[in-house]
Amino acid sequence: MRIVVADCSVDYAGRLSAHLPRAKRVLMLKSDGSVLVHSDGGSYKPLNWMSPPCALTTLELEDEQHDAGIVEAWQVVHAKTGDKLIVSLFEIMSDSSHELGVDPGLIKDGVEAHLQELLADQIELVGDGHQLVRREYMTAIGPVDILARDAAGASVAIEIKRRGGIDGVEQLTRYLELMNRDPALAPVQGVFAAQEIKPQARTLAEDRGIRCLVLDYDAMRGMEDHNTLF
Amino acid sequence: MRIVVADCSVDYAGRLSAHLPRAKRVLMLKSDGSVLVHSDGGSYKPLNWMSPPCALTTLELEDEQHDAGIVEAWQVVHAKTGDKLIVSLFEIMSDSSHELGVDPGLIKDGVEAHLQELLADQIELVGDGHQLVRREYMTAIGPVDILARDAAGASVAIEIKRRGGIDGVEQLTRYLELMNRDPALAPVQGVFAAQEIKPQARTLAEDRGIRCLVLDYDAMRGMEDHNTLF
DNA sequence: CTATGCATCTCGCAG
DNA sequence: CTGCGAGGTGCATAG
Repeated sequence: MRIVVADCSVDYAGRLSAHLPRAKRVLMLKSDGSVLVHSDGGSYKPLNWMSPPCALTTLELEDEQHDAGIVEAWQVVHAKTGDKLIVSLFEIMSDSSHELGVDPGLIKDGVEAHLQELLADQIELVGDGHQLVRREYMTAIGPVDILARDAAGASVAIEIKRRGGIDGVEQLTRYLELMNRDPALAPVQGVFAAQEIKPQARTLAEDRGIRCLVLDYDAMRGMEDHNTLF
Repeated sequence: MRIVVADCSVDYAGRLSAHLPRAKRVLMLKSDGSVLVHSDGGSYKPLNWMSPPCALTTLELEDEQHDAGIVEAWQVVHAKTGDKLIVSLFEIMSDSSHELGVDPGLIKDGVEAHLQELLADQIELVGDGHQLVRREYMTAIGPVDILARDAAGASVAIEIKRRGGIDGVEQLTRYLELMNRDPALAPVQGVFAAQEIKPQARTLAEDRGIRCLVLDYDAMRGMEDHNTLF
């Protein structure tokens, strides 16, 4: 990763043509060849950029560029589309490089995890008198999202998905088969809970005696906010 | 603009929860309080970020944070939504600030303008023997994209859109009404040119005697490149 | 001001 | 690999 702070102008020619007049900006040059041109404001979107895969080359300066005060010029060309980004540098305020290594990447305690958390807190949404046994109930083939008990004390295994598809039903089915062999749990009722359940998945689930539950994420979140105020 | 290169971990809580494990990253702190967390790869989207309007505060370190090796911690809170970004810094490799000033901003020669330019250069695409009169032909209610003459010398008004919808047809219709009252121009034939014309728009246009022309942007651009080689 | 549509969108998943 | 939909989308324009 190389970071250059410089007085520069930028031209882009690709899907559209764009030009950035001369000004001080931050240029971020990533090791995959990509370039971001950032100003001191706006959101995360750069003023101009080139996405990978692309290659950066330093251009030979022509006399007139030299006369115009340009001290360095880069050409960044996209490997597939041929889109071109040309950065003309008039003055370099700072130029530094850092070895960052490969990033472990973002862990999204995404919506599914959050849904699980919310439903655990609002387990009565599954049915009156239901009580939480535990989240991530471990079985031999993996964790069931939520294990609960209904008003009569019978086991309820809940699989949570953001978008409920066939494969989610299959997954829950495997858990149910296994859990129903455990005398301490059986009989186990299955509940397939999701923000959105696809018709095919609903059909398959109901055919297997699994109950479908559509979750209203915003309402659940609102409820939570009301309870805890974050 | 402050740029920090540091070994850090990042947590976000807002519409979703997200966590970035400890690693070396580039932190861009803009003067409006916004923060971008970039790794050495990917596209222009940061791994994590906070958009303005927001405010950054340095947190008092608790003992256990200190014991964990954290040397500094920032909290960035969005002014409206309350979304929170927490950056825990374990080691700071580099920390520099630069005064950039206000950016003059991006000048886009957008696709519609480019299409207009290309079609003006390749006016024969409208029909054999057509000749350009002028681009941005001014009328009392605004400029017509292109005014041309057909092989017989009759006026042709061309409205150009990237995606042709109903409103584009309405716009051209207004121009045509006005221009057809001008004896020096009348009769004026209308041409609705776009990369893609929606069925409803096509129906409306043809019902009003306006000719539809689908433009192949890439082919026109290719033609241009072939002529000028950029 | 909010609502709507586009984007050099980016990103991830299903088919 | 390609097409489709969602996004902490961002962004400009119309109403």
